[in-house]
Amino acid sequence: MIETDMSKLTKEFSDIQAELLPKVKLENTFKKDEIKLIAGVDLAYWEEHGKTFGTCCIIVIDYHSKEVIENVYSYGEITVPYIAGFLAFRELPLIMKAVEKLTVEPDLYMFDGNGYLHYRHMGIATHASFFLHKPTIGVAKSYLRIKEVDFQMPENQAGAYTNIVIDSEIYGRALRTTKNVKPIFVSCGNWIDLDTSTEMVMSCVNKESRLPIPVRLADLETHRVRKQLAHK
DNA sequence: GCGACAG
DNA sequence: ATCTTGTCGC
Repeated sequence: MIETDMSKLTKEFSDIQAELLPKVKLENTFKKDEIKLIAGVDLAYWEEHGKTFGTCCIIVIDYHSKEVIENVYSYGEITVPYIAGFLAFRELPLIMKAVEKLTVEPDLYMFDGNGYLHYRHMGIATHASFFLHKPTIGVAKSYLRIKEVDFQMPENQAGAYTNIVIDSEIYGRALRTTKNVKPIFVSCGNWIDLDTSTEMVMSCVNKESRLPIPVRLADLETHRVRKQLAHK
């Protein structure tokens, strides 16, 4: 029974992903020098009374000064299970709830998770773009293996990368943002190309973390908010 | 049945 | 994602 529920769900979800796919454009729909605000999105979870709750934090920084411009969050019960390949369906509700609280309009969103680097090219960064109506980039900390294709380890030098090619198509890139640290996995979300995505990610990295600042700060913030909300 | 499996 | 201390290294 739980078995059939799950296959119904994945069928329904993959149909939605297939509908969105033709609308993806891996080209810049903006001018790079017009980028001012970059948002980072992340979530944290906890259990309470046998239910799963989550909080979504969005940090907006100024691309040039790296100063934090805005910091908002949302929280609530999480009802959709985690299924690899369908992360957006689980996290999008709280993400949009947090987006509604923004008073500024980010020019670009970075996500903790993949975009085009996905079984059906519909990772959370790509999926979310259709609700945000803004360019998005996927930034994952671990590799999602597709069609048994492994990634090639980039050189141990900041900025080094290798493309992840599957069936002659570039899905994304393993990017070494910092020397002596594991690479991260960058892919286009939507309305941006891979070179620009890589450039944006590299411009947001500092010595403190291998992740771009907006995503890193959002991650830290979710932990702080969880402490404030959980067990109450 | 077994292994894989973003967050 | 989350449960968790110390510990090796720059």
